[in-house]
Amino acid sequence: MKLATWNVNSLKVRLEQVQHWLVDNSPDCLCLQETKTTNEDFPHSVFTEMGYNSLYNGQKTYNGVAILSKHPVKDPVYDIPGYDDHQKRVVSADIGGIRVVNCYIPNGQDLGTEKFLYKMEWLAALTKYLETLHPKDHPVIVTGDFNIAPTDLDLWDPDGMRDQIFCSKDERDHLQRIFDLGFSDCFRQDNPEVRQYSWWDYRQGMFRQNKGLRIDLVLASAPLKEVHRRSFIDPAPRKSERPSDHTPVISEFSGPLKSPGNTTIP
DNA sequence: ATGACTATACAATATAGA
Repeated sequence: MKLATWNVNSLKVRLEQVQHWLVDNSPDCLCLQETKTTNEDFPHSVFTEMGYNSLYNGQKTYNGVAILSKHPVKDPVYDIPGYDDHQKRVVSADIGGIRVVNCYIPNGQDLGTEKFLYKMEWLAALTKYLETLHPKDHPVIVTGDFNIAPTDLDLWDPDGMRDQIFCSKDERDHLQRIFDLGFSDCFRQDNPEVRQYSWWDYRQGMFRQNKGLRIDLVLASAPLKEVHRRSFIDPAPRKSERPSDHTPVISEFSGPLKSPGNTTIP
């Protein structure tokens, strides 16, 4: 199971890039964020023709998430159950025996703002929902654009950004609560020391200078730890013409799962 | 420098992103 996450910052603008990336990389599952597309306008037939099922939860102008999968998509869930949110930020489903939760976590703007409070409330609701999935003994992947850099190794300028948005204590405390449920950060588990980013600001030639943040994550629950093979970031799409400001993050899993049902990951 | 880019909605600017 090769799973990837990519904030495309408008699926309409990036559709051809997504198609090329699927052909070149052949992931089993691609989780998209910021599709900025209504369900009515979602280009599902483009993906069907490429052999991908799609599941989408979108809206006009902002937000929007989708899961593309070569394998059957079972038991879809839209949004965070029990949490009243008009912004379309979550879609999840069972894929090959793994519950995949695709998230676009709120940006938060700046500490102390209304948007930051929304981010905090939203993360609390997500964590509460993830707990109901029993990640300590069920295979669960929670992935997407977290808008949180887990540690200072994930920031190009830790001193300049100290205690600011994307790396504040409050945000990292929320991430820690998710880790406490039994999730781990796949990229960091596989690459303990490396400084690599998944997002670079469009302005000031930040990508050229490699001044970025690692805020796009794949978190795998405890039963997936032993079948996690490798994780990496593909900077290629960020180099293309008219790129998204984010680039894909990929995690690979294989082998038999001890629970539930002793299934083997496709 | 409340800037710099980019996308969207909408028609000259405004909101949002990270």
